[in-house]
This record gives sequence, structure tokens and C-alpha cells, in this order.
Amino acid sequence: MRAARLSFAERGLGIAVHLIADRAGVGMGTLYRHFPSKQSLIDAALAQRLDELQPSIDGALRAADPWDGFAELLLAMVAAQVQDRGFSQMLGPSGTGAISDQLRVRLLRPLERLMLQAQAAGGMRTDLIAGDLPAILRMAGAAAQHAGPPQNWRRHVGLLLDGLQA
Amino acid sequence: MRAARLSFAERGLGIAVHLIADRAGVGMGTLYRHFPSKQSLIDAALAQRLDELQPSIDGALRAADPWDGFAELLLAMVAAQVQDRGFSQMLGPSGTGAISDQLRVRLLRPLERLMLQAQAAGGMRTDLIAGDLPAILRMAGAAAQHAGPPQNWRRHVGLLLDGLQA
DNA sequence: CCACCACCGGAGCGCGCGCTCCGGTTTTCA
DNA sequence: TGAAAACCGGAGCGCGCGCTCCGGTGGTGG
Repeated sequence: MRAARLSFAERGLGIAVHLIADRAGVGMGTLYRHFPSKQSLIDAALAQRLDELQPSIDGALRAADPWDGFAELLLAMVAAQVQDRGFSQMLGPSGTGAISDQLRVRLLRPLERLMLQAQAAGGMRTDLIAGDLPAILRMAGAAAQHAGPPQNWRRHVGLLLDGLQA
Repeated sequence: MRAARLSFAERGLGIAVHLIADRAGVGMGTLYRHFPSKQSLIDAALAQRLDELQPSIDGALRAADPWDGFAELLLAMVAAQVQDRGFSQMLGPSGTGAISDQLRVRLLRPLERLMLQAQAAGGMRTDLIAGDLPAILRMAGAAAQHAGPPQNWRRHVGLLLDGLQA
């Protein structure tokens, strides 16, 4: 499991299964007894990634200003994509990642809550709807899809956030 | 050539070569006598796509207001990505597309010119540099990487543009 | 009319992938 | 202690890819 997450993070979801097995120090048979398919391995890795993201989500939901919380959460999600190339592939071009609906909701629902609160509080422009969030998340993720210092992609996501502000 | 461009546009760069040959009504041998490798086919298709984009580029460079020209050109480039899935893969996650430096410059140089002019004219925020353009282009492209009516991705790119405005 | 030749189609190659399955090894318990 | 059971490793499969190469075919000149 640890080997799989490291491999996905470094090389992306396209990495060969036998490399993961080698890295874990086990054979293919052992790996496939724990995970019936590569997809199940990917799902498990993504679920763990989301669990690790949960504290950031909860923290953002508890922020004093909902707009600040929204910005904070969006940046946290992009940071997760920077650290994990596999995670970023899931949210990228639709179809390649095949993220499950359940996990997708875990990402989008908190953003939706904060968006509505921020709009009500007057911090966010009101011509945005929940359906815009996937696109916003993709745009933010795209900012980080290139090597560079962290302050660079933070600045680029900031440009987008400036466009979302009231 | 026409078959290749249609195939790349509809199915992406990952499409199998023999499907392109079938579509063109020729055999593999004939295809490979004109193009020594799949990559050369991709390069040729991209070059044609850029040629088609040239009028938009020239038009944007001649715009009365450089900021309007910048916005117009960015939207044109995103529109090209919407129509051509292969083109969008080139500008996407680095490494997968392997766009040549020469062609990359053809895209970025006009944007850079307009950016500098717009900044001088006071239409664009001045804390942006030429090195930010690839990220901006990627972010704009990400807005369109999902099925939806054109006015939807135009609006999303508009959000980003609002964040770039002075 | 026919020998020649430039040209073309598609079967077949090597490769790397996800996945399976069988032989060997370790553990368990009467 | 020894047989049975549980477990594990990695060679091997089927597949689809990019690419090659040879047998066949239609056009041409004497």
C-alpha cells in the first residue's frame, strides 16, 4: 500500500503493477491477493489521500470567513495534486482517471458549502453555481501541473481566486 | 492527413495508427512512407492547426485595445482545444504531448507581446511575467476539458481573465 | 503483348501492459 | 515429527500498440 501510494505519487497512475510489487518487496501474486485489480489499488490510494485531506477540509469549513475558507481549501487541494501526480491525474481530463462519484462528492461538497456561505456573506461573486466547481478545481490544478517553486503555483491559483472574488 | 487530423481531434493523440490508416482508406505501408513515425504525423497535424490559428493571432495583435486582444486570443486558443482533443493534450500535463519548442513559441510569443502592451496601457495587472503564460494557458485550457455548452467554458475563462485584469 | 518496375496493403514483429496460475516454501497442529 | 494447509513468487498468458517488410498489383515502355 505504501509502495503503491509512493509509486502513484511519483510516476502517475500509468506505472506498471510489477514495479509497485517490486518496490513493496512482494510478488505479483501477493499483491493481487490483496487487491483484485489495479483499479482497486488506485481507489484505495485515492481514499487514503482523501482521508489525509480531511483535516484541511474540516479546518476550512470552520474558518471565520467563508471566503478565506474557500481559498484555503482550494489551495490545499492543489497542494495535494502537486505532491501526488496520480491524484492530479484523477481530476484532470475526464475519463482517464475514472474517479468514483462517492469520492468526487467528498471533494466538491465542502467547496459547495463554502461557496454558498461566501456568496451569502458577500465575499464571492454570485454568478457562480455549484456546477462550476469542477471546472474551477481543474483550472486550479492546471496551475500546478508544471515544475516550479510553490510560490509560483500559489500565485497562479491566486489569479483565479481574484477572478472569483466579489 | 485529413484523416489523421480528424482522428486526433476526436479521439486524442492515443489513437492507434492503423485506425488512421483505415480512415484514410490506405494501408499502413502507405501511411509510413509519407510519415516516418507517429510523432511526425502528430507534429504535422499540430503545425496545420497552428496555421489555422494564425488569422486569429494576427487579428488579436491588431486589436485596438491590447487587453481585448489578449482576451480574444486566449479564448481563441481555448476554442481550438475544445475542437481538437489532440491539441489540448499537447498543452496539458507536461511530458505527454512533447510539443516542440518552435511551435510552443508560436503560441506564446504573441500572447507575450499583447501582455506587455496591455500592461503598459494599464489594462492588465503588472505583477505578471512572460513565464506565467504557460500556466495561464493551461488553466484556460482546463476550463474546457469537460463536455458542456460553449458559453460555459467561455464564462470560466472569463473568471480567469477577471483575475488578470488590472 | 509482355516484361519490368514503382507502388501499395496488411500480416506479422517485438514490446510492455494487466492479470493468472502453478510449483515451491513456510507455518500449523494432531 | 510429519502431513496438511496456507501462503507466496514470478514465469507466462492475451492483448493492443508502433512499426516493418514482403508478396501482389496496376501502370508503362519497347
